[in-house]
This record gives sequence, structure tokens and C-alpha cells, in this order.
Amino acid sequence: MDFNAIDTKWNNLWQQGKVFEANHSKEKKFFLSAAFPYPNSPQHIGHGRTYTTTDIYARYLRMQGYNVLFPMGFHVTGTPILAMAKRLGQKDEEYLRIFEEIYGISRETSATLTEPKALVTYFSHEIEQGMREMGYSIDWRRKFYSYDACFNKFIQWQFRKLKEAGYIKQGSHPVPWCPSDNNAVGAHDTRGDVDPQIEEVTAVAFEIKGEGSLLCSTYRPETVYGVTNIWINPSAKYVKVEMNGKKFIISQDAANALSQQFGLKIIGEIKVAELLKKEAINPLSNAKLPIFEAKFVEPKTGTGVVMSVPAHAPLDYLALRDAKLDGKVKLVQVLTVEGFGEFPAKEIVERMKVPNQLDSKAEEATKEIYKKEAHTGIMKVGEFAGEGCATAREKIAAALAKKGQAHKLYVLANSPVFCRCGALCSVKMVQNQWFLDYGDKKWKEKAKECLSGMKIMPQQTIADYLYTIDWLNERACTRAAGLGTQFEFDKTQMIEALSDSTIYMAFYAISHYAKDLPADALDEKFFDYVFLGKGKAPNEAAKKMHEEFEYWYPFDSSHSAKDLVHNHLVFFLFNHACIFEKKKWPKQIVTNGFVLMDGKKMSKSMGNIMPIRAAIKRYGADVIRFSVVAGADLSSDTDFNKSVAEGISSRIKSMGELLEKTIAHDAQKGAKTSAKYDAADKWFYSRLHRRVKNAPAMFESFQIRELSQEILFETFNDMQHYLKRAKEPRLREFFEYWTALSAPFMPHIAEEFWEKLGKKKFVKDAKFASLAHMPAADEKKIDEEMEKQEQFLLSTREDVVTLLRLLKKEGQAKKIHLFVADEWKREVRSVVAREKDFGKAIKACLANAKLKPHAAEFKKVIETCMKDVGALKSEVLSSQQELDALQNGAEFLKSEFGTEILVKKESEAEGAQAQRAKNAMPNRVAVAIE
RNA sequence: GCAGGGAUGGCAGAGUCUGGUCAAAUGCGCAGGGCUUAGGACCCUGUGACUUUAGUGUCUGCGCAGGUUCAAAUCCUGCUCCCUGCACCA
Repeated sequence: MDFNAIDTKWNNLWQQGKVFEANHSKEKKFFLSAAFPYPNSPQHIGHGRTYTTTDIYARYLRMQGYNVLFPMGFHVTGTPILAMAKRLGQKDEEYLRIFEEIYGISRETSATLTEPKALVTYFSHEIEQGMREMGYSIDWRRKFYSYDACFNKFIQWQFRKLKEAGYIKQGSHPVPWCPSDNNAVGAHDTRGDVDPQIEEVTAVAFEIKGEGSLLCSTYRPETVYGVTNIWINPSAKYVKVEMNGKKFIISQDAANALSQQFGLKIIGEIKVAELLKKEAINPLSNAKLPIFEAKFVEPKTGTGVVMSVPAHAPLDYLALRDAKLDGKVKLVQVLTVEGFGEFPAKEIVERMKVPNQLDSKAEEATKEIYKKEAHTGIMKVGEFAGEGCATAREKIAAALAKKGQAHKLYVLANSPVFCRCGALCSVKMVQNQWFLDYGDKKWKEKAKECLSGMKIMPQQTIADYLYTIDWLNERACTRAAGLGTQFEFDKTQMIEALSDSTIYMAFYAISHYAKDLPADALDEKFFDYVFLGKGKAPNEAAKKMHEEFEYWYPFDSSHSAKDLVHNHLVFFLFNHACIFEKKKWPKQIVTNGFVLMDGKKMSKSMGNIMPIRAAIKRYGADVIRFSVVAGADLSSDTDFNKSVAEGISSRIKSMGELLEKTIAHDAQKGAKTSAKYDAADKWFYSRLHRRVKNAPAMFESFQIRELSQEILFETFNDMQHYLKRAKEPRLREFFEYWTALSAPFMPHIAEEFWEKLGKKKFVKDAKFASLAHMPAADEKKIDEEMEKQEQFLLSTREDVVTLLRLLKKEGQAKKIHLFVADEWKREVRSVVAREKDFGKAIKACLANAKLKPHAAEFKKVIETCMKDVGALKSEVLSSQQELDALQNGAEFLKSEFGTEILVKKESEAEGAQAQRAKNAMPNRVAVAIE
């Protein structure tokens, strides 16, 4: 089987036949989509998981008779593509290498990708081609890019609606900032792709009479009571600054960084030597504090001035000890800490034998104490004595701030972070930043109402949605640069990437028409009519688009990987709830886990990314489809590796070979067999129809893993057994059902099989398996008794195998006798099942008239039954049924063991066998081997 | 720190809601055998330990420590460890 050839054949036929183009009609519809990709790289097999899951579902629903719309577009909004084009233009070696080694893009090609649009075009074509090769049943006519003029108009309309609703606000906001580029920085703007993390710290003011205040940044304002001195770095430069009419002393570096956050003015330098002579005043205890020098103080971190709490901060204690001041300064205890005495910092430093402040163990000790004190520390002094460390911290910070003795400031927690331009990043307080007010209570309520009407898969993620809805606050919705849509209310701004992709699904409903209209025509009235049905249709186009939207909306199912739960998917709820009327709110969200490569996360730095098109080339699309969805439950991550893909491949191939054989056989002998089903046929088709019957519920609940297991492995195993068991296997019917059932998973191969089978079984004139109806199970063929009998036959076979091995008589037995337990033993079994107790069971049996004749024997039977009393719940076959099962399977057993098989009832045993026959139990035959 | 998820055999991964049929599905790996010129293809068997030449039995076992129960991977309590997310970034 040449998978690639089959893929190509059917991809072309589908395209030519316009099989997946969906138009509004009278039929019941289903509108679903998966998050549209950001084209700044080729896609890898991880992306394939979400799209494959979506496509399986789409194909399943199509086969259930729905008019299914599965569209796709490209999200190009934001800065990474801009940044990437710029870097390629600069011949950035890091990028060129990634392109070459991981994406397989030559340097010549890279040289042509220095414009954002060229990059978008290149990767979106690459991605689209991959999706086509994977056989995704997408209506490509509706494709658009988020920078298309018609889409811009749509987003601007959306933002006008949000503004009308009062959800767009302005205010100040801290962002990671490059002072040299004069722009906000994200992970893709920094050296080594470090994600800059903003953290809030408290800066406490320690007054120096006549000079202003020393500003000390700290994570632990509750320890101000214990401050014994102030640290400054002897080799740093300190300056006086003016801020809100007050004077402060901080390092020069800090002044530069903080000027981005506050309107501060540097008044002049102050020499370290001069500072060291001064005294500062503790704002809480009013103690006079000396100022000392310490090397551990980083002038670039925080304010460059550090308050010293030697009782609780190991670094402070170490610095004192290094300067031989530990004898002179009196430590002040602030907290009582579990497992420590008066001065925890001193204790831990001594216990861990930290040599000095610059040793790496100093940091370890700090972390340890910080954690311990935050957990178990109780305030010993001050206004909040008796309270826990964490609550006291907040209260003290607030109290100091109220008196103007503390200020909130922002720092980069993972500092230093460098911009790719080389400058050190800091935090800037952006003024007049535009926000979407997701903190609005009423809006939150609406979003929750929307959520409550939806089906969320996997169900356990509902908690995440609720949590995120509650937690969301004002969120910046514009940026100074980027591709996408201009922000109408402030033309210096572009709408930010996560804000223009919240209701874009609605645009798919009309995108294939919108493209043909001049952008000017898409004004307020136009969209009000199309999406909200307000007013009269401004023109024919609007009317047509309104009808289309009315047909396809509400949006039935949104698919993505699980990382979008905390942002995009929640915004999706908020925005739908705001813009559209309730009956147009979305119905379902499905999220899935990631794909690992040989057990490890795929990443550029590890170089273990497998591009999806390379994977298709190697294994075939359908094998990849199975590989990314069959391995794990929807919610958990799945592993892709060679052996999984090869295993799937070989199963599919052997199915193909069998299909060929079946067809050849039928052609020779004629497909019709008039003979009735025998036991083996009944068993096999009972299993098949049971699976067919259960399948729809499994598709609906996204038990994709279980379904693939059934289709690929369990059905396959059944067939293996059936082939051995059946006198004349009839596989045609099986293949007709199996092909349809597996078509959503392996569409190309299913089409190929379908064609070979003559393809008209389930729906008249279905040219494609993709359009055939999912077969309904023939429930008459589900035969539980037959399945049990076969099960019994198989376990009997197992017993014989075990016994032969035990006797070392494999292949040497002359005759094998099988004895079925008498009916009265079943009575005993059910008594034991009921009583669940040896004594009670005996009494019950004695009282049972039916068991009277067997009084001498039943005690032993009860004993045997009691061994696994829990197993007795399931019902067993009657003696006659067991007998039938074995007689029907006698041929099979004979061929398995190559010897004569004699089946009898226990009571019919004669001579030497009589004793053995007594071992027979319900559901377990007695075996006698000659 | 907060929130969510998790810990099962050589590996991956079911089983947990609804306790007993669980030495634990399925797949991979490994070992032995068969088929074959050969095999990475296919088939059979085995794969916690010990014991057993008539079909066993005993012990150990599902992160750790307890508890409930005739019975616990499954229920309860406490603990340890791991993963993911925490905002202006797609």
C-alpha cells in the first residue's frame, strides 16, 4: 500500500468534487472550527492534534447527515512576524539557522522573506498545504488573513460595539520595556527568548534628616521593625531624586529605570563616603540606623539600597559578619518561627556553614528562611503582633503607604533581561493605555451565563474557565506596533493580537462574500444588519450575508489546545456575550493536550520538532492522524514516536491486504453466501455491531483514544480470532462497516477501501465515503449469549493450554475430554453469591430442596465459590449453553490442539474420568487428558 | 504563593466516579517457540517472587504513612514529589 499515492489521489478528488464546501441550506447544520494558526513557522505534528481532532469530529458529523462547516483562516496580528522579518533582513544567524535546520528552509529562500507579508505568504501556504495533505475537510473558499481590509472593518465594528457597551477604558499600566527601542518587549524581543516577568515590590522610605529619604526595595515590609542598618554598594553611584515634591536617595541605575515608572527628576549625586556618615530613621520603630557598605547589593536591582534585617535575612547577617560588625549591631527579632530560635537567619547560616555573603549557599539559605517564615512566622512585635507573616506583610505595607513612607514599584523578577538590541529592559508605566475591562462585574456575569449554557470538553476544565473569568481584570487591548487592525479611537495604536480574535468565527460565515466587496461598503450599518439584523438590508450583498450568518450561527464547537483556556477561549466567551444576542452564543468548547516527541516537549532549542509535512511524507497522512490522537485521553499529553507510528501503519496495511483477499475471494466465488451464520459468524458480527452501536456516543463525548483503540486494535484482534475460528470467514460485511466507522480517522484509506468495495452500501450514490452515512448497528445481530459462549470457549482453551504445559504433554495428547458442570452447581453458586458467607451459604443450601440430592458434594463447591466471592456477581451460562459453546467450537479446539476433543456433561463421565469431571465448575470445565 | 491536573508493572497507559470478576486491559519492549532462504513481517507462549509434573498455593504489589471494610489501585485523613497556567504574549 502506497499511502502517499492514496493521499494524493483522494485529496485531489475531494478538491475537484468540492466535497467540503458548505453552503447554507435547509439541512441541519453544524459549524465548528479550530484556532486559526499564526503563520510564523511551518506546523509540526503537535498542531496536527487539534486539527485532527476537529476534523474527526467534523467528518463524523457529516456522516451523521449534518451540513458541516469547517473553515480556516490565518491570524497574522501582532509583533512576532514583524520582528522575525526584521531579523531575517539583518541576516540574524540564530534565525537563519533555525529556518535551515528545523524548518528545512534554505538561506536563499530565507533571504526572500524579509518583508512581513512575504513571511506570511510563505508560511500560510506551507500550513495550508499541510492541512490539505492531512485531509482536513476544510472549506477553503472562506480563508482570510487577519490583516485583510474586510476583516479590519469587521474588527473595528466589534470595537465600536465594545465601546458602546462601556467596556473600553484608558489608564496606566506597567509593561516590560526596552528604553533603547522605546517599545514594549515580549519574549520574542529578548535575548534567548526570555519572558520578562513583572513583579510588584514595596519601597520603604528611611528618612535622613535634611537629605530626604533612602528608598529600600523589599519583598518583606513586615520586617521593617527589625531593620538594624541600611546597605549600600560602595562601588555604585547614588543620586538624589525628586518625586512628587519629595526627595529620595537611590542608585543612579535605579533612578534611570524608575524614571519610566514615575515622574522623577535627578537633582544631584551623593557620594558613598558621605552617605556612610549619615543616619537613617526607621519609620516604624524610630530607631536611628547606621549606613554600611555591602557587596551583595546590586545597584541595578530595585532601588539599589537595601534595608538590613539580620535576624531574619541571611544575607544581611552574613554582610554584618563579613564586615565584623556582628558583635556591634544588636539583632532585632520580628517573627517567631517554627523550629527556630530568636534569630533564624543567624541559625541557618551557621547550620549550613555559609562562608560569606557572596557564596551560592547564601541564596539557598535565603530561600529556605523566606519560605519557612512566610508559612509559619508569627509577628512578635508592633501593631500586628500575633498575626501571621503573610497578612501582617500586606497590612504593614498598606499602613506605610498611607503615611507616604512606602511606595509600590514594579521590577522585572527575572532581571537582568536584555532586549535583542542589547539594552537592559526595565518596567515602564505606560500612560493612557487602552483596556478592555474584563473586570466589569456585569460582563463577568454574562460570560458565566454563556459558559453555563455550553458543553465543555473535557469537563474538568470548567473550573479553569470559571476561575479565569473571575480573575480577569482590565486587559490592554492595543499596542504601538504590529500587524492587524488599526484602533479607531486612537490612531497611533493597533489592536492587540488576543483582542482581535475573539469573535472571528462569525466572519467565516460571510468571508467568501466579504472579500468581493470594497472595504468602504463594510460600514456600521452593514455589519449591524448582517450580524445583528438591525434595520433594513443596505444592499443585496448584505442580505445574502445575513442569511448565511443566521444559518450558521450560533457557533457549534470551538477547538484548540489546552493552553488557550486561560486567554483566548475566555475572551471568546466574554465577547460573544457582549456582541451577540443570547441565541447566538456558542455551544461547545473542546480542548486537547499537547504532543510530545519521544516523551519530551517539542522545542526549537532541543531541535526535536517534527514538521507535519515531513511526517506525512514518511508515514502517510492517516498514520499521522491516528498517531496524534490515539495515544492518550483528550485532556492529557500524548507521545509521538516511531514505534507507535509504525505499529499503526502495519495494522492498516494488514487490513488492506485482507480487504484485497476478501475482494479477490468474492470475485472468484461470488459474494453471496446463502448459508446461515454459524456460531463464529454470530460472535464476530455481534462484536462488530456492538462497537458500531457504541461508536456515536464515543464520538460525541470525544473518547477518541478509546475509539481508535477499538478500530485499530480490538477489532483487529477479533478478526484474527475469527479467521482462525470460522470455517468460511465472511469479511465483506465487516469491511463495509469498518471502513465507514474508521473513515473519520483515516479518510484517505477509507475512501480507497470504499472504492474497492463498490461504495454504495450505506447511501445511494455516495461518491465518497466522506459523504456516506455512518452505518447504524444491526441490533438484531448483537447476541450477548453468543459472545459469552465464545468467551467461555476461549477460556476453556486457555485452561487446556495451561494443563498441557503443566503435564509437559504439548502436542502429545491423544484425547482431550471436556466436562461441563451440572446444573445444581450453578444453584450453589447463586446461593453463595447471595449469602456471601460460608456458614450462611451452607445453611441456605441445606434448606434448598433442589440441592438435597447433592448434600454430600456441595460443601466443596461452596468452598471453591467462596474463594472469589466478589466474582460471583456476573451471570454464568447454563450447562446446556456451555455444552453448545464447546460443541460448536470443537472443530476449532481440535485444530488448535491437533487431537480429538470429547465434550460431555459432568454426570455423563465414565470410568477413570469420573473423578476428574467432578472438578467442573460453572464457567469452568473439567479437563481430562489422555 | 494561588489555581488546576497528576503519581499504577521494563516503558507508555487503562482501571479510581459506581470497593469484590485486578497480579491488574491494550500497545511497546524483552525471552522462548513456530513460519520462512532469511527476517525488522506474521502466528503462538511467557514476562512480580517463590512454589507446583492434573489444572495450584503463598508472599509482595498500584507515590508515602495511617484509617474505614469480611474485602481497597479504587473510599477517608495527613504527607511527599511531579506537571501546567498566572496577563498585555501569540
